Amino acid sequence: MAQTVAPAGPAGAPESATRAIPEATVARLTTYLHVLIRAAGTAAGADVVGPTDDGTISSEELAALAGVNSAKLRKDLSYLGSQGTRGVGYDASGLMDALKTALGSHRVYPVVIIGCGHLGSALAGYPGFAGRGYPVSVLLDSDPAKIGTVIAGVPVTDIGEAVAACHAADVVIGVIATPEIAAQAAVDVLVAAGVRSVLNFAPGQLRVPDDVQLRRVDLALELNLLAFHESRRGSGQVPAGVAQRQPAVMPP
Amino acid sequence: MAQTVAPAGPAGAPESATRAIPEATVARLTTYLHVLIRAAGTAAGADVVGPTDDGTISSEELAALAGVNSAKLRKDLSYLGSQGTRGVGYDASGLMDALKTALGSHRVYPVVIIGCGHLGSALAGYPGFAGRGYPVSVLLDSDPAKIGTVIAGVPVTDIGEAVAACHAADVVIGVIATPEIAAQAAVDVLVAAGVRSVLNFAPGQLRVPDDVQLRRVDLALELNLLAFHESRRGSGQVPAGVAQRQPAVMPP
DNA sequence: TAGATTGTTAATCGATTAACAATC
DNA sequence: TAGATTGTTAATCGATTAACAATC
Repeated sequence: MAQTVAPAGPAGAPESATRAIPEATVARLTTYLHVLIRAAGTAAGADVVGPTDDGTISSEELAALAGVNSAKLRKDLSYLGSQGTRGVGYDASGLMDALKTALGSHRVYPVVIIGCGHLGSALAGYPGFAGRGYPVSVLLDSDPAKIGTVIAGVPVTDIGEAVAACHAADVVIGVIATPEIAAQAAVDVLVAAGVRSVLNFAPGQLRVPDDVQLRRVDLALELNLLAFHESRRGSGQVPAGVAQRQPAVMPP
Repeated sequence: MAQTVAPAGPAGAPESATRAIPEATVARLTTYLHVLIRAAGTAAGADVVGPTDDGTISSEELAALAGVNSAKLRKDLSYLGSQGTRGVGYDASGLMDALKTALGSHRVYPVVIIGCGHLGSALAGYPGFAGRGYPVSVLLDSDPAKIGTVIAGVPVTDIGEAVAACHAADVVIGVIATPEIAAQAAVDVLVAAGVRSVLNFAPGQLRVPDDVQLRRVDLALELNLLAFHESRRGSGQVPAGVAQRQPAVMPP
C-alpha cells in the first residue's frame, strides 16, 4: 500500500515542508480538526475536557478526545511541520488553522449528486454535507418526472445538461447515487463535466481515467463484515470483546 | 492493528481449521464471493471472463475479476483451508459454498433501522440490503407523526417498543440513521434490545459495551479525503495518477 | 533551573507480494 | 510424464508504537 501523497516539486528539487502524507493520517487529521472545532464550541462551558483556558492543548489531551494513541497523534501532526511548543502543547486555534490549511477545508467544494432516488434525495439534504463545506449545488437525473422538481432547495437538472450545470456551479466533487446498472454511465457523465473526485454509493467497480479519484461507500460490505462476526459469535468462536474497530478496506 | 478473529477453542486446544482471519481479508472474501456469483449469473452467456465450462476458475482469473493480485487472493483463500486443486484451479461452485459458509452469508440477518428520516427511509428501501440477506424487518422512530406509517413495506414502530419488536423479528443487526444528537440514545436502545452489531451513519463517537461491534460510515470523512486531494491538485502538488484507491480507515 | 511535552528515531508489528516447492 | 497452478514460505513494505533527546 503506497497510500501517500507525493511530495511537491520536480525530482531533485529540495523537499517541500509538507512531506508525503499517508492516507490513514489524512483521515485522522480530519478527525483532530473536528474534535478541536467541537471542543472550541463547548469551551464557553466549564468542566469539559479540551483546550485549557490559555488555549493550549497537549497531545495527550487531544489524542484522548480523538480516541487515538498520543504517539500516533504527534506523528500525524509532524506531517504538517512543527505546530506545537515543547513543554507546553499545541495552540488550539493555531492548530485548527494549520489543519484547515493542510486539509484544504478552509474552502468550499460544491457537490453534484447524480441520481435523485431515495438515496440521492437523502444525501441532498444531509446536514453533514452543506454544514461542512460541501454544498450540494447540482442535482442530476434522467427521469423526466423528476427533472425540474426541487429537492432540499435545489432543482433537479436533466442529465443531458450536466456539463453546463456543473461548470456554472463550479462543481468539484461528484456523488453517484444511481442504481448499479446506471453507475458507469453516471461516472462517465461526471468525468465529461470535468469532475475529478467522485464518491460512489453504487455497488460494483467503475472504470475511470487515472487522474480521477474514486472512492466507494459499500453499504452491503459493511453489513457483510458485521454478519461475519455475528456468525462466529453464534458458534461461540469469538469471545466477547473482539469487536473490530476499523472500517473495511477495499478497492473502489 | 490486530484486526484478526481469534481462533476457536480454549487456550491449549488444537487449532481449528479456520485460522484467525484479518479484517482486510474478510472484506476481500466477500468481494470474491460476489464476483463469483455475478460470473455464475453471466455464465449462461458465452465470451465473458469467468469460470470455464468445466466450472473451474484459476486464482489468476478470479483475482483479475476482483481487481487484486493473485498471490493475495491465494493467501486470502488459504484462510479457508485448502479449496483448490493444484494444476487445475478452484471449483467455482464449491468455492462459492465455502465462502458463503465461512462468511456466514448462507443465512439471513434481519435488520432494524432506527431513525426514519430521509436517510433511514432511503436505507429501508435500499436494494442492496434485502437482496443480499439483510431484510429490513423493523423500523423505529420516536416521532408520533411517523409511527404507524409504512416505509418500503415496513411499518414504523415506536422506539419505546424496540425491545419487543426486535425480539419478535429476530433482529441481529442495527443501523443508526438518526441525527447526531440522538445517536447515543439510539445505540443504547439497540443494545438494550439485544443487538450486538451496529452500523452507524451518524457523525461522532458512540460508546458501546465491549461485546458490541460498531462500524461507522462517515460520509463527511469521505468528502474530506476527496477534498484534500482536490486541494493539492489545484496547486499542482499532485501529479495526475496519484488518485488514491483505498477507502479511509478510521475508528468508529 | 526543573518539569513538561514535543518531534523524531528505532523497534515492533502486520499486511502485501514474489517466488517456489508441492502436487494435481 | 510434462505442464499448470495451488498453498506456503520468506522478503518486502509500510504503519504503529514506545522511548527519549531536544527544548520550551
